[in-house]
Amino acid sequence: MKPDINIVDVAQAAGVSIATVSNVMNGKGRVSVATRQKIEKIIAELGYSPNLTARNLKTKRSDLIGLVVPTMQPGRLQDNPFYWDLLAGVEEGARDRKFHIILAGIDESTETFSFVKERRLDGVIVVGANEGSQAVDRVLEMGLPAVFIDSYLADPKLLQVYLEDRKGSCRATRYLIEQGHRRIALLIGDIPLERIAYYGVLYERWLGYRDALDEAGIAYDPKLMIKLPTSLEGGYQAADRLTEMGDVTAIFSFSDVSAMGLLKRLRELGKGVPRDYSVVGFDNLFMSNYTSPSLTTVAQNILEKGQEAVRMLLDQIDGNPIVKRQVALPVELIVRETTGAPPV
Amino acid sequence: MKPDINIVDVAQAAGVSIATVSNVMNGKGRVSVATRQKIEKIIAELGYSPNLTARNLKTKRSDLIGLVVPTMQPGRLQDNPFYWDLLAGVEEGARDRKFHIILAGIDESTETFSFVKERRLDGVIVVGANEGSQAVDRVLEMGLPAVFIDSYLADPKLLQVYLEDRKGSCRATRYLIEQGHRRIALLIGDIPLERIAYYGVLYERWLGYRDALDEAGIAYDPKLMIKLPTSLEGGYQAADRLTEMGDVTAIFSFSDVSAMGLLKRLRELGKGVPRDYSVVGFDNLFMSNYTSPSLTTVAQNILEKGQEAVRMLLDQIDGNPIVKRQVALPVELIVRETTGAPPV
DNA sequence: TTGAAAGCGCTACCAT
DNA sequence: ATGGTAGCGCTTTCAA
Repeated sequence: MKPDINIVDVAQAAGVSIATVSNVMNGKGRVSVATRQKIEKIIAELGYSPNLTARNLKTKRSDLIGLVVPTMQPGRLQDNPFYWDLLAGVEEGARDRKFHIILAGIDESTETFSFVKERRLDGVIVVGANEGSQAVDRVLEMGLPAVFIDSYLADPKLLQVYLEDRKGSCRATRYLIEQGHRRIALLIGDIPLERIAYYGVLYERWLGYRDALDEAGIAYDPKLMIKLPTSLEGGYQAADRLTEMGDVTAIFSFSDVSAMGLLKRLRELGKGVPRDYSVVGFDNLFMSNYTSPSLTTVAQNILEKGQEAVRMLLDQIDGNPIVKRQVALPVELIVRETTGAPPV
Repeated sequence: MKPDINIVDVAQAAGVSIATVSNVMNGKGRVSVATRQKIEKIIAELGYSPNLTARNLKTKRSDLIGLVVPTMQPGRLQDNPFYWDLLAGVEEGARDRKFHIILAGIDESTETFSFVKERRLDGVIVVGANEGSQAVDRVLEMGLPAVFIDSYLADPKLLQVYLEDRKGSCRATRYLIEQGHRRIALLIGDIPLERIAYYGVLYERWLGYRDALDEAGIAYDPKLMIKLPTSLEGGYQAADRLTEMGDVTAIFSFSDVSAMGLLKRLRELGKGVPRDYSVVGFDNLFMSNYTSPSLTTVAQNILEKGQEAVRMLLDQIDGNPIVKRQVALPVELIVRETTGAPPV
């Protein structure tokens, strides 16, 4: 590590005071063109770069934002190619504005978020916190700029980014109905149905499903709800449940990975898709066009979700006026090969 | 944001000097049990947490490590469910030792790595840098603790983590040969074959393939090398090339995602797997067991790769003696359904 | 066992 | 247009 060169070195080399060097770096104060150029030259020659630690101590900002993802356990996230894009979106947005991302995989239950205070983070982006979770409370009580992704928190003051989940779900269900399906199963996740309202994203999608049913005058049947995780394995197991259901001809799964599990098991069971069952997923992962048959799904732009969140956060940090506190990003039904008319 | 409470506040509340508070926090100096307990009580009551920015300015450490991933372009990484696990491994390892991760998606060509100096990172983990790349040079010239993942750099002093790529590749190829295959295509990536030695991972795997051929006394045929990206789309296109090759009965693809693209297109072309072609991938992604047919592949533990890298880095930062500078993690051939005997 | 005080490198205010 | 200097909150000698 070469001997650190600091602002004093630059000032001496340029024959000016450190205040002037500081002014040049920050574009503050009036500095003559001549001195500015001289200093800039010296900075380049010396390969000087300012010590952000010192600067931050003084300015009380860190130009750092925390990306908080619930329990970064292998098991949980492994099933989410999803998060990577989100991360890329956030990172990219932050980089454009000279911010950096600190990654914090947290353990919901034990985490105190002390690092947020200790590192003087300028703000945080929290992914998938549910109403009443520790994470939300903690963040709020620090009164720190924050944006919540996919969280559906009731408090209207909170900045949030989510999808048109309900609309997307309704559209997917409606499409199945239009194809002639009447008995449509739903893979809703490993939760008790009576508490679904506590699981924002799942709840919205469940509501969308019901919207479509209502439109078509089809009765909602709780027996069609499959309470298994929206994971590969969950989807795999769901296929067995599905085939035991008798009159069901279609299934809407709340994630593409679970839909892939479904496809796998249905094939093993000798069931044709869409001949015997139509299948719809949600996410439009990069590989959803490469399954066989390719997956009909509700597409979201995950990268954009990350970008939008960071944009909102940085605006808040910079004290820009906040136009919209809640942003619902658009979704789109992508019809591919896993859907068709029900068997006669 | 509640008014920041600092070490002075604690000292006053406890009726001691800030030096003593500091000692208590850091377990340094001898402090009487009585004062220690009193101070700890006050700290808890006040909800004080030290300002790491100030601490770092003084100690010249940041307890921050940079995770450097080449060009975080959507296009590139979208195809890598891979990276997420790596990240999880690194984050987890860092967290255990009170370090945090700063994520830096960089643009190989333009990046100056100034943030490394500016933020006084204690070290960096670089993923997938090739010999002679900007990234490597830059990192080295700062003389900063660093670990390179999947980089195959010649300099024996560098800390590196990679796989038993050659061995894994050899084993996979050997398995295909044992099944009776003689003409085995290789999907090696979008690179000129004569420069393959510059692409560490690809080179090693290519060598492994040749090892197996040599063992079996089969001549190496450059015409069997398919120079398409190891991505979904690359695999998809490779299937067309494959079917034009005539006497080829198997293909070994250097990533699972590309193998998935292959499976997709082969099915479209009416080719059976493994009836007409045997297919082997590399990575053992979480979904590789859920393709149809399920994918035979060379498994690596990506999470462990991240953990190992961070362990090596932190040891170096802490000045622990370095036992091994290069670590090759084990791989394992997982035989599933995409491989079998060649058609007669 | 405890405290006083000197910085770490920078920004920003106030002088000049 | 430029410079002197007081901190930001902490760690770490050195003295008491």
